[in-house]
Amino acid sequence: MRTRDRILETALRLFNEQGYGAVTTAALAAECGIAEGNLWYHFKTKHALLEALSERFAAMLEARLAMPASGDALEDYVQLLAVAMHEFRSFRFFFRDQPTYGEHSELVRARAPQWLERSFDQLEARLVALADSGLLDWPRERLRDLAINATIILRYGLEHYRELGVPTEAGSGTVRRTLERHLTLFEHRLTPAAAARLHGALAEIESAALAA
Amino acid sequence: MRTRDRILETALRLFNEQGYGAVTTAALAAECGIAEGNLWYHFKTKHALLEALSERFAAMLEARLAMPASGDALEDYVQLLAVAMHEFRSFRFFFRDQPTYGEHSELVRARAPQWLERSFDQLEARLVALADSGLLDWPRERLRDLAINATIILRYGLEHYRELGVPTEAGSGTVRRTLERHLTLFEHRLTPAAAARLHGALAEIESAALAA
DNA sequence: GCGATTCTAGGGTAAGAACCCTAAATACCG
DNA sequence: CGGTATTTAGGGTTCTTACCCTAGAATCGC
Repeated sequence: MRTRDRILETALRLFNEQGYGAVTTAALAAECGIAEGNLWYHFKTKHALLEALSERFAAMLEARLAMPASGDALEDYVQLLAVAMHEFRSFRFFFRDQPTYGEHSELVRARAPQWLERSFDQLEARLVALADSGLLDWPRERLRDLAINATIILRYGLEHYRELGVPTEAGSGTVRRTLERHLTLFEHRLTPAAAARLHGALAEIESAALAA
Repeated sequence: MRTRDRILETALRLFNEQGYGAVTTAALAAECGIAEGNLWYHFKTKHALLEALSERFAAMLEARLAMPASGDALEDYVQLLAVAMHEFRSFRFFFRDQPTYGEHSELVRARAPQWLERSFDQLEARLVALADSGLLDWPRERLRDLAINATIILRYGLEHYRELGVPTEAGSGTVRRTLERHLTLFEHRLTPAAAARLHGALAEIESAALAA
């Protein structure tokens, strides 16, 4: 792996764990196992790290929002869960720390609202597909609310479990717990086969998140 | 108002708005309209501010958890909403900024998990009362999940709306929005009169939060 | 009115943090 | 192999921040 990428991966991890402001450039360099001068070779300022991470985040998010539906409602839902959870987890400091940066990442700040609305749209469309396939019994006019509530739970699940004192590091099962938590919103309205499939998918999603 | 209290109220507001780490003691003093030396007269360190706020938070939270139910299921629910939302809003930086303090507020950290579990218990009991009164049609075995999901939405609603780019300062209607958001979880299973009462209570709750 | 408490103004310190600089060593790639 | 790119080590600067210190003024409360 190129050093520049290693720096970004490590910065992302530390920012998520400790918050942007609490991660010193000296600590980041040490965590990467490089001299601090090397960090400055690759990035002009600490903020440049943030900007680079913003671009990665934006690319990932846009890719997720552009994901086509295959037509298999259940598998499409599972795939969306996998991708969205990976993203929410991977870049959670962006939203949590927003008041902290001083100078905000303008890229993220400007687009967060529309990204979120499009996330609702996307999840709603997947839920509509489930309902239209007869896998989910839910009135059409309430699917939007379900999509929004599910998004909130998925988005904030990790924070929720941190608050609950449950370990949240990779491999701790928190992604799976978050997914299960969101399923409680509607699993009783799924067909038994669909519910079983979704539950079965949770371990796969967590494993995939670990491997990524 | 005594200066010490003014300092704490102002610190709380700024910490909520900007994050603990981003609020300098110089800015805090200026916002209070006092000389910085006066701040140090009242508080030995910045962290002492955090500890003092922790104690207030804990007292408020314990009082909320100890709230007796009057027996009127609907009014008890409304009252709990009012108190809990006020608390979630008033002390939101405590949870959001937890990775940022460096030295955590041990008081909050040690107790957050049990506070949260007891919050679930409390909300569940209120929902049970609604169901037992025939105001809410919801299977008993799923009321716990409803309580947890509602708590997450109430807890993180303000962050959610901030992410959505909706103004969140006092008076902006975000408390009301958050309350409405949580109602979408179960309002369709309330009796029409109960639903109307809860919706009607939202403006009251927001007004009360503003007056506080 | 007086002693105690609170507040001010203005100067200061130490530590930490982001980032700079430079020369030399090391690694990479065609 | 040689030129280029990357990395190191070690020294440094500037700015910011939390907090200190002091003497005197202002306020408070009995």
